[in-house]
Amino acid sequence: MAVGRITIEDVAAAAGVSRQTVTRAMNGLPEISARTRDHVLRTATELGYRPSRFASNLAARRKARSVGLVLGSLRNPYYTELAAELLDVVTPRGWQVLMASHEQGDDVELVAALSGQADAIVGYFTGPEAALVAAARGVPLVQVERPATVPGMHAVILDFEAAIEALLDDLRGRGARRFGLIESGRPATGGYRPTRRRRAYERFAGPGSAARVVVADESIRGGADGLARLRAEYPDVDTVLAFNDLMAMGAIQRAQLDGVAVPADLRVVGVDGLSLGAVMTPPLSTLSIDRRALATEAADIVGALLDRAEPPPHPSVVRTVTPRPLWRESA
Amino acid sequence: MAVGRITIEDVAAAAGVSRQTVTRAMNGLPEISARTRDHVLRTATELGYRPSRFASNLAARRKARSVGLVLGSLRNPYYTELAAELLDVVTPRGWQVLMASHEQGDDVELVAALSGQADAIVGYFTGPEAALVAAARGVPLVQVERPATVPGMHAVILDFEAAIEALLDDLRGRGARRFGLIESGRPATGGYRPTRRRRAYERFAGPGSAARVVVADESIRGGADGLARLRAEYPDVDTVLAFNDLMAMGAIQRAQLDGVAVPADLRVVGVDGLSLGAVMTPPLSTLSIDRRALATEAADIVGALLDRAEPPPHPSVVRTVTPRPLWRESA
DNA sequence: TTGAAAGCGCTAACAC
DNA sequence: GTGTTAGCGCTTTCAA
Repeated sequence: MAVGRITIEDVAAAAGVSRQTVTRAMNGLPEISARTRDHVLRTATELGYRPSRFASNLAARRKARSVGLVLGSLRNPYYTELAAELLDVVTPRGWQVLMASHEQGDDVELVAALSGQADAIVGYFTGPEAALVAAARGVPLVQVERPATVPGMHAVILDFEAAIEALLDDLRGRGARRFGLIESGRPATGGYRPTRRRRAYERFAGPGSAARVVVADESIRGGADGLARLRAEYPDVDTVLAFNDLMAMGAIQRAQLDGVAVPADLRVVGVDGLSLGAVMTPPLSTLSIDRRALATEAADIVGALLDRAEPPPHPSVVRTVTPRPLWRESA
Repeated sequence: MAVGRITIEDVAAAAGVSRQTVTRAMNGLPEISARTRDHVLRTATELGYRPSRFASNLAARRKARSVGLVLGSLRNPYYTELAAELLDVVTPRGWQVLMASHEQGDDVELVAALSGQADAIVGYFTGPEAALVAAARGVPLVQVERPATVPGMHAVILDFEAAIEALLDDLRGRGARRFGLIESGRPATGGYRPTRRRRAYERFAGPGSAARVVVADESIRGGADGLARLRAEYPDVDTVLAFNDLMAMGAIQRAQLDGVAVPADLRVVGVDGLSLGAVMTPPLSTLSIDRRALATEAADIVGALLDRAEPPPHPSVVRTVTPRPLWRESA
């Protein structure tokens, strides 16, 4: 019997109608009698017919659209809250979202895989832009946090320079004198490179601050470890900035275990603005990244790129979102 | 000039070669001289050529595969940890994952939208199975938690009957006498229906327990509110089961604010087994759902369905995962 | 190494 | 209401 895939042709033959009639039945089009539609639908399920999404999208006037989203991890609420925002923003436009995370492979591999299924790819990238663009095979890329420097790459920049400068100023106003940083470092990967957040910290946190940095895993546990090491080396630090909220939460926990009161003895500030931080004790002060704005900007860039009439290459589109301090009680 | 889309034909013409040669260049195939490949690639980027994923997947021998994943929310770590596990499991098989959440629309709408882009759809559904299967248009569905009762629907059941019975027994062994439940209810939706977890609780929690139930929002805040109401109505409850870990965390927080010691004065247990629960104070005891097993079972079902040679309909495939108590310190 | 022809499975426009 | 004819844009034979 049927060896390969069951096509519209098979259904048409079995039902004794034309292909077009099958299409009409499957897609609920009006120009068909209820009787034949039911008949066709029935034989379709009997045969186990499943329309080819590739064929229908190729032939149809309006094609399905989808955006790839590349995140650092689905186990960090920052990324998943960003995904939630992006879903909120693009679903009304009828776009689908394809997920990928760095836990599954490096940038370039992920982009190569997504480029076959997505019309645009948004996300966090760390690899060289030229390689990413090449892997994208013409699919536009929008990278978060880093500026775009090659054609085909666009960006939503997170301005941590300005944000961290402002944050440190505010902290000084609250009595902070000696800052320390718990920085993120991928342990196994080997090739550690200072993050943009670290560079901004070192630039604005005052004399000696560049030394008061420990590198830890990007997790609650990592933050706890980081704080222990930081305090062991620099007991007189009075204010700790953590790379992200998860690490800050770990740091607070560790401080409390060690009998250090937060914020009385030690101020702790995270980065991200997770809603989770509000329900900790004490509630976490943080440099909040407006994820809704981020998602909206990214979607706008993608929308503009996809709807553009003229053929590419388009000049890189760049938007900026500036994180803002969100004062709760840990600093 | 070029009004519509730029096709392989345009590139071929501009480069002065045949379509086939463009394909060879774009896909890095061997039978082409480095010289012509570079030339073709260059003109492709000049023209801004982007291969149609629908056309290439239609023509190519091996087609891209993707799984749709329908979750309750991307703002609840349970769902995002499940997504992370599914990504871990399916990426090695070369599948992509399309995300959708109930926050974006009802079941049937989501399935209808995904069915145009996915080869199978896995997830949490609440709508009528027949409507879901119809909306899927032949795309196989795997539902989590609920058993499958119609052809085209498959399932990974979470056996809360057995799990909650065992949990309550263990709790009695730990001294629990009067149970209360903080149940999940979608507030705005109106149509509240008892969850499977509630029904299992009512069946096994002993006389009077069916009354000691409050319905709250599926969030930390909801759990806090729920606990306040439960204690107001039933001050003598000594053990609270929450619908999920997030709600349990809120309940613990609220209890502590009210001067109730956990677990000394009140035992609190959640459901899910979030890793986050381990870093709370006290660490959260919970009925843990093995998300990796869940993801693996779902992927296996999908894999079996997609690779099956015979034409459908296939009988419903059903697997079961039984949650297990994870004792930490809150109960 | 390159090109020409023949589909992949479907929808759109038009006939009937 | 229903069938017929053309494509959609690409990859795959197979010849040259």
